[in-house]
Amino acid sequence: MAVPRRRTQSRTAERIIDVAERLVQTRGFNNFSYADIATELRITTASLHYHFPSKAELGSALTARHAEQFAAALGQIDQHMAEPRAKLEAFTRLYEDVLRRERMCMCGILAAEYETLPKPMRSAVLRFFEENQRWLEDVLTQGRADKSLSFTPSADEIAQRILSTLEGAMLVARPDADLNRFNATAQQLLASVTA
Amino acid sequence: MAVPRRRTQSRTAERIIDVAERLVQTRGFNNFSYADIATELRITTASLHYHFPSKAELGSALTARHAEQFAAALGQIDQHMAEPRAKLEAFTRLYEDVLRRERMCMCGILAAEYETLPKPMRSAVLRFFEENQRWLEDVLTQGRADKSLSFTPSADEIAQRILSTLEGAMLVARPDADLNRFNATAQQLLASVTA
DNA sequence: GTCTATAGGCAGATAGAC
DNA sequence: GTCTATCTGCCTATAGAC
Repeated sequence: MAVPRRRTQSRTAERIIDVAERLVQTRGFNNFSYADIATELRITTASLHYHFPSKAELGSALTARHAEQFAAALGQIDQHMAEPRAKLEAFTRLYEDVLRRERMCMCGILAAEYETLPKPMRSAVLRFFEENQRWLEDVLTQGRADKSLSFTPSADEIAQRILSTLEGAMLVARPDADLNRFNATAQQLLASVTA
Repeated sequence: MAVPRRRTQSRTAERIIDVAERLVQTRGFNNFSYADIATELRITTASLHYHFPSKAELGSALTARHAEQFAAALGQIDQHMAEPRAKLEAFTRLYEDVLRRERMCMCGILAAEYETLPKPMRSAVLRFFEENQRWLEDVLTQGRADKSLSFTPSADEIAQRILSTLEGAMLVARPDADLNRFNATAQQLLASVTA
């Protein structure tokens, strides 16, 4: 079934965000220009400014849409999977898919340039990590309760480690887009909490 | 005893690299300018160009010195510690110390902006990861041999995971310079390979 | 919504005096 | 080695016509 597209943004605005998103995830927020996007979409930078008056506003739109989509992806996992172990596997696959497209996690790359970001984008980065953390904690707690998962430190600490490992594995593996190395690490992660 | 300073670079050049290093580790290579360094050292950008004709060359000098110092730090560990477990602990402390100074691992942040870097800096980033990997592999292999460490996947895969986790933990923890969270993750790492 | 034209700033970099 | 002065290019952003 066709998913009705959200109409908050115009179609052009969406395409701008699409391109900006790819550029952020490959080069970082400060390392692409309105000209880069304009060229690719065959419009002018003046038109870009009509849709997003400033680059900071484009950045905010970017992180806002990303947060929405990521929350939806987590929702899909919760909806279609019952077992904690399967949920964790699906979670790592979300990250793997980013690397497969030769990108870095958007908030991971934004975390690297955190100091240089406009305030609203900083908040968005922190919220992303917190949301990951919360979701992982829930899954881990559920798995510990039904005895499908087993771990010694707190769910909170394990969640922090899982998130860190996935972010770091992407960061290190992306230069040569080494999916195998990434997956080997992700597998260890799952094994480390499986009962 | 006083360590005789390497005389490859002039004292001014060293100070330039000191400032540049801090700026790279906090803002990223593309997010500071010659003007930033010049202001801080109370010299002009023209003087900077005398020492480092281009920013790419400054970047290369930066990564070269960093590689030297990091290799020396690993050498110190090898020299002063015998037990693999103690070596791993000292290794994680190297990373912790970077975060304590509210910085990100230099090559971690450079990995984030990898696509935008001049070729020599790219190579330096890859070499840094490889050297970390090699050193960790040696320690792990040694620990497996003397039965002080225990792990199921290959030493190679464990080394990759350790490196990834530390890089990711720094990336995620730096926005609020949360040393405790970083250390909690590092402890899990050590526990996961301790016999 | 998209365009042309342009402002204003900052970037990396160079020439040449001292 | 450090300076003043300057160049060139790119960047974000705006005015105003269509």
